[in-house]
Amino acid sequence: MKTEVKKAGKKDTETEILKAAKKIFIAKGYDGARMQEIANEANINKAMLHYYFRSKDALFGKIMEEAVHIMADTLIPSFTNEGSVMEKLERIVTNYIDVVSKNPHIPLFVLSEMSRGQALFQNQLKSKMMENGTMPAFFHQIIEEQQQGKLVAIPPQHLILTVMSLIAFPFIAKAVFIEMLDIPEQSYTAMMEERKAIVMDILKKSFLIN
Amino acid sequence: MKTEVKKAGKKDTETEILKAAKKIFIAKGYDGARMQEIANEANINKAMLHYYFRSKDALFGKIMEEAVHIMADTLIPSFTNEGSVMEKLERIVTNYIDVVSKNPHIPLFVLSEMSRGQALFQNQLKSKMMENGTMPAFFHQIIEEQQQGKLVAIPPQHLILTVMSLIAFPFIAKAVFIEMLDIPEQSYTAMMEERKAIVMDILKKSFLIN
DNA sequence: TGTTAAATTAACCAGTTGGTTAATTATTTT
DNA sequence: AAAATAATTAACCAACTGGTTAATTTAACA
Repeated sequence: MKTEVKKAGKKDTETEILKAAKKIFIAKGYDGARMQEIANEANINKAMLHYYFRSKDALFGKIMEEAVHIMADTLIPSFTNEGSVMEKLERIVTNYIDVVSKNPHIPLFVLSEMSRGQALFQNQLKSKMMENGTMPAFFHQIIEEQQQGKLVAIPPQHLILTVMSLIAFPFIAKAVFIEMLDIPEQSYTAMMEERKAIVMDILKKSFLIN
Repeated sequence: MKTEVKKAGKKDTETEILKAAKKIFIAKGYDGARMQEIANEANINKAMLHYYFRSKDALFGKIMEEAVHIMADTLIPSFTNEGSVMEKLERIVTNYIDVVSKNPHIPLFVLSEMSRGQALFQNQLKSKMMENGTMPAFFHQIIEEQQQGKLVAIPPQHLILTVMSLIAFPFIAKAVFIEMLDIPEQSYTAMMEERKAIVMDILKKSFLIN
């Protein structure tokens, strides 16, 4: 039973298209991206894009799906694995900064395209984070530790929002920030690495009791 | 000397166009916005857009300029007025959240359009923040207070980045966040108001010595 | 009031865009 | 090797886009 012996170029072309589409869509957004430009980037005929992925919408959907996938699959294990709230936060901060450092354009891409548009992808992300009751369980754990006097009594959604702010925003504002403060690209990367410790320091000082 | 006695509809039409353009550009971005849609929104003929503002680029430039203007003019006085670093931060946090609460789409709009593109607007923002040496002076004040043992010794750019993260991100991620956590629009507005105190609490616990 | 200038419009235009099609080439299958 | 199927392409197309133009309406002015 040969399940994956595709015809010659097939898998290769498909992968090449996705690679090109990812680059162009993330750089220019859905509206700014041109099917012809994606085809050029992938060194194929424009008709192939439709042959493999029916429409611009469908192709974009695939890219968005992947981006959400990368984010969700990085964060969810950090939430679900054992440990105290602060231990989980430490894993979230570390993993998120690591993954996003390799895909620095994803956060702004996901947020701007999601805010613009179709509830489709929003629901996708939502179900990813809610499935298995990941988030509700984490909320519950926060409240529990607050009642045990381990954590400062702050609404859980504010805590989550704070953590996300501290780790995501630096990547979202990167372009503007390095321009405004004349920071060279390279040293910004270093800043992101330093950021792990700084963020954890902030979180502990702000939310940990003792 | 009558400087501003324009012919009848003039000022009105111009204002109406800017209002419509602001709405459409912010909702759909430069690439997603259509001149025809802006004209419809303003209840005028499409040719009027070009009559008053030459081109889509020029019209967009005006909107972007205004957005940057709103942000800069809110923040700069907070930096330049007298007071300690923490007092200045308190004004920044309060003013920023107040202004952006009235224009909740501006941060994501500015960041995504700036990241996408022309260094034009980046330089605009940069010069706004750098003129009169606003930022350098604030950096200097931070370092001074750190040497006096009043503030934790953290690189000033990390401190700024942290403050901006805490106040800007909640608006940038609003759409995704309220969808993911099923928070009603209204209570998110309330959250932003609570946020002023929460952010100040975080900043003081994290950066203030004593 | 009649002349001049500004404001507004409908119709138009050339270039672009996502998408299709019919024909050609490459690859399996028998 | 021939038939069948899949991959690939060039040419094409209708809809749309930003922008223009020539004509008309409205307002200012002397």
